[in-house]
Amino acid sequence: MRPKEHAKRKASDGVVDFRTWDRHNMPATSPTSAATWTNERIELLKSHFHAGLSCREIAADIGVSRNAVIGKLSRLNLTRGPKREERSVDKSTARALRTLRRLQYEMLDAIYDEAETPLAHAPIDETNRCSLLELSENRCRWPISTPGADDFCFCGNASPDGQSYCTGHARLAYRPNGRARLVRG
DNA sequence: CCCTGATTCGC
DNA sequence: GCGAATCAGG
Repeated sequence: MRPKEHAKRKASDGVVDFRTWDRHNMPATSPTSAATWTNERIELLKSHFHAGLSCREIAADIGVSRNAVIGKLSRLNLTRGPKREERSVDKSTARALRTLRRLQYEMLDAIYDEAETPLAHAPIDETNRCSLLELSENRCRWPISTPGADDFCFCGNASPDGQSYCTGHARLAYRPNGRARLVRG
């Protein structure tokens, strides 16, 4: 992905390519207060990045342009290079993994939106984790980590009445989408 | 055409 | 350091 090394022109040079100007560079927020990278925004950026959100999604949530996100990630030496567990799988599987991670993240994010002390309301015991083969009717099937990862396992806590999840994870699982959807522009 | 992330370089 | 312009590619 190496851009050619010639013909770099800026709008200030009087040369603007109106063919591509630019649906990807939606203006950020109010131009009033110089929207710079505060610590909070950087933390949001990192969080969303590690959650597998796309740069556009991150940008929409933070309120900056997509290029701003990409530029900042680049400066932070954060990249979306092939992850170890995704390197050798086919594309559709890799895509499914990304989707799963994003969904898990959105569930947690929804919890954070509603509860000030999320973990206190949904105590999750980590001591009963088990493998796929160890699952049973009364064991929580909430996936831990990423499928295919070395440490992938299931919650394994007691789940009442043979339900799929323990009480804590049921709260995560059966929550309607509480996150504002992105608006395409 | 839509989109994605990556890079360059004027500011 | 920031990010618009532009790239390569799905």
